[in-house]
Amino acid sequence: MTIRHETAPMPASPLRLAEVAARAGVSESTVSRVLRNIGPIAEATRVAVLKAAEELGYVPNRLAGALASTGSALVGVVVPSLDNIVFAEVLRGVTERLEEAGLQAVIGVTGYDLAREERIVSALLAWRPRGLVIAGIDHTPRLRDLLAANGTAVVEMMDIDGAEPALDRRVGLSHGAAGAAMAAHLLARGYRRFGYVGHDISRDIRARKRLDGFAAELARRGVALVAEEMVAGPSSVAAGRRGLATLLAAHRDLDAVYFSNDDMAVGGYFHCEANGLRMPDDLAIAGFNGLDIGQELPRRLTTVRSPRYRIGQLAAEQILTRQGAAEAAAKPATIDVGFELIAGETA
Amino acid sequence: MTIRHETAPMPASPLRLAEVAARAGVSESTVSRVLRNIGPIAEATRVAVLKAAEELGYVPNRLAGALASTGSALVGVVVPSLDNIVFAEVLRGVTERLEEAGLQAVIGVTGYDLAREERIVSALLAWRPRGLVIAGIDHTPRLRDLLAANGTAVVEMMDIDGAEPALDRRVGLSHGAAGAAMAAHLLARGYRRFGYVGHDISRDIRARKRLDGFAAELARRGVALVAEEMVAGPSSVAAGRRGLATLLAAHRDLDAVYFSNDDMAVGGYFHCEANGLRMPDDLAIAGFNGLDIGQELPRRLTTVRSPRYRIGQLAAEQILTRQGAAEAAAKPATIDVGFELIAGETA
DNA sequence: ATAATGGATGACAGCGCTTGCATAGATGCT
DNA sequence: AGCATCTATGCAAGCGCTGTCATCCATTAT
Repeated sequence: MTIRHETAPMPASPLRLAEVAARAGVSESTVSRVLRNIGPIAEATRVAVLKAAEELGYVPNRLAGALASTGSALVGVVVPSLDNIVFAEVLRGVTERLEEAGLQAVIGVTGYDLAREERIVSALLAWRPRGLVIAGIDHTPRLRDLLAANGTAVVEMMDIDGAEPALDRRVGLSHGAAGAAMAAHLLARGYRRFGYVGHDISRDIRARKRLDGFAAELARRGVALVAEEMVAGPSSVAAGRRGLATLLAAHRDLDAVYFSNDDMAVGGYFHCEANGLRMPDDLAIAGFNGLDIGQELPRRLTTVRSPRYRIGQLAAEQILTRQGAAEAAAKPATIDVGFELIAGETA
Repeated sequence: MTIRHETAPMPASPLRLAEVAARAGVSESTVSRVLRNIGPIAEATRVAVLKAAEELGYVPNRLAGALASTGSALVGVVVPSLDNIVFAEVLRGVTERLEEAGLQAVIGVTGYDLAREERIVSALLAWRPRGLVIAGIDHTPRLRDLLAANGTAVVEMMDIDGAEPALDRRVGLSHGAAGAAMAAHLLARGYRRFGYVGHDISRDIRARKRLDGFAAELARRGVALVAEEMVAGPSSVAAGRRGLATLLAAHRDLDAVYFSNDDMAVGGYFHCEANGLRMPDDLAIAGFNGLDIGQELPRRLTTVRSPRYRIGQLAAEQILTRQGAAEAAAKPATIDVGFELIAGETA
């Protein structure tokens, strides 16, 4: 039996513009203007209003504000996963840039499921967001229609390879080209018997694009991709380790293995280390993403760095700078941030 | 000069309840009820309304809905960082659980800055969220006041050690106890000359609590913490590696080193590996978090696993189940999810 | 038959803010 | 002094929903 009176729960914030206005002795509109810094305001009034708001601990109701002004300072961000540091970094780029502009991110995680993406985007749209940032460029037709009919600013990020036209704007890199670049690098180093270890590629479309680019480049140079090992489930160090073990059990003669990403490649690295395989002499290892962990291994991982944080920032920026549809049509729709091949010590 | 007519930008979603109502031949209230599944509705009406909404591609305006009904289906989530997989996992737990319940997360990243936390929470409150989930239990006095006066459901997560009373509910573990547990484990293994390598501990309060718990347990057993090396900046594999190198340069006689977390510890691991130090014989290494990467190293890292995903889920759940303030006062305010010491092969 | 019951729906007043328009002093200009 | 200009502020009409209350048929009970 605790007696609560001083700390009694207040009737959930009965604090409105009107209260502040009353206390400052001005009208609601004036308070509204002061708080949003618009229109000419006498200095004395401004001070009085700010003081009243401060003393009352007034927090404006943005729901009402957004409804009244159409435009919600909310930006929907849709990523496929948060198991992996990759999207967390993208998210960081997005939120930081948005915060500078006073906007906030509402997030949705699809689990690489396009049907779920559709539902999530729809739910996000219900907040009438200023814009939408979505990882990936592959969507269900229904989602495309929804977005097209809706007119919301949308930025597709991470990826720029695709036959489908951009929904609106894109910020990313060509995963096909990244795969091809790695193939070219490995070929230049003299490797000829290639293997691949990946995770569930039917869901991770960008990983597939890298593999396709990789294989295509090999083919172009008349070299075959000898073997592929796909591990079920999401990418992880453990999966990469197991995958390489399986792959090598069936194909002892490989001289280089490309992994779907760095997590997987680090797993491969550990497998080699644990089994006395020297890299790159006994086996070359390459990944994708350029994660820190790969670069801190005793032997730096050969990989391709994707500018994730920057992609997030740029994506947010696209939302911020997007004005009318007219201007949108004028600007280039796609920003290719490129990538950087890191020639490490494992390949 | 592009002529756009077919694809002309629509007047941003002029689609309201009224349009759907008109098309279905019923009133707005009926549409509202059908869409929210409340009240008795004739089956024929339901079908007609759903059909009209579907055909029109109607997406309800939740801003308006929330404003009218007070209760916004938005939950603010505040984390200190997204550099690290740890909070990404927490976030995943939160968003997944919220999504099941039809709620959405608006996120804020503080960068371990309490002043910024205050601003972010204030901005989040402006959306009149159903609840707030905040990592950490240390806040500015002003933030405490704001939240207390506001009556919003809030869950502090990750940490449960602290003199300050809980804002509302807590879900986490005792970092002090985790540090102490590791000290006990290492002492039991016979180590006696301890070192510590940490990152910017003035900001990462939980890392400090672990260190304090660790040092206290050593002291209780009459053992000293010989040396501490603090690396500036956030935790990272690189920082851990550098930190250990520095520490050992000054103190060659240590037999065990405790790291502020697993990222740092993995860096230490690589340092040992690169310098021919055998673990645990030449040097024992221990971390905190129980990250996958640590468990996939050739020698499994000795660490303490924190149930991050579960913390996120539970935190979301607290928001979902929280009813009135009365009931809130009745339930236990703190959930201790505990932790698990993983006796790996490095200590 | 007629009243009572309940299922199905519509009307309408807000929710808390923004914003165009009106108003009222205070200045400036001729 | 008289009128145009500003600057500073208030008024009031919504923004697109929700929720209460009233209404209107069908049924069923009497």
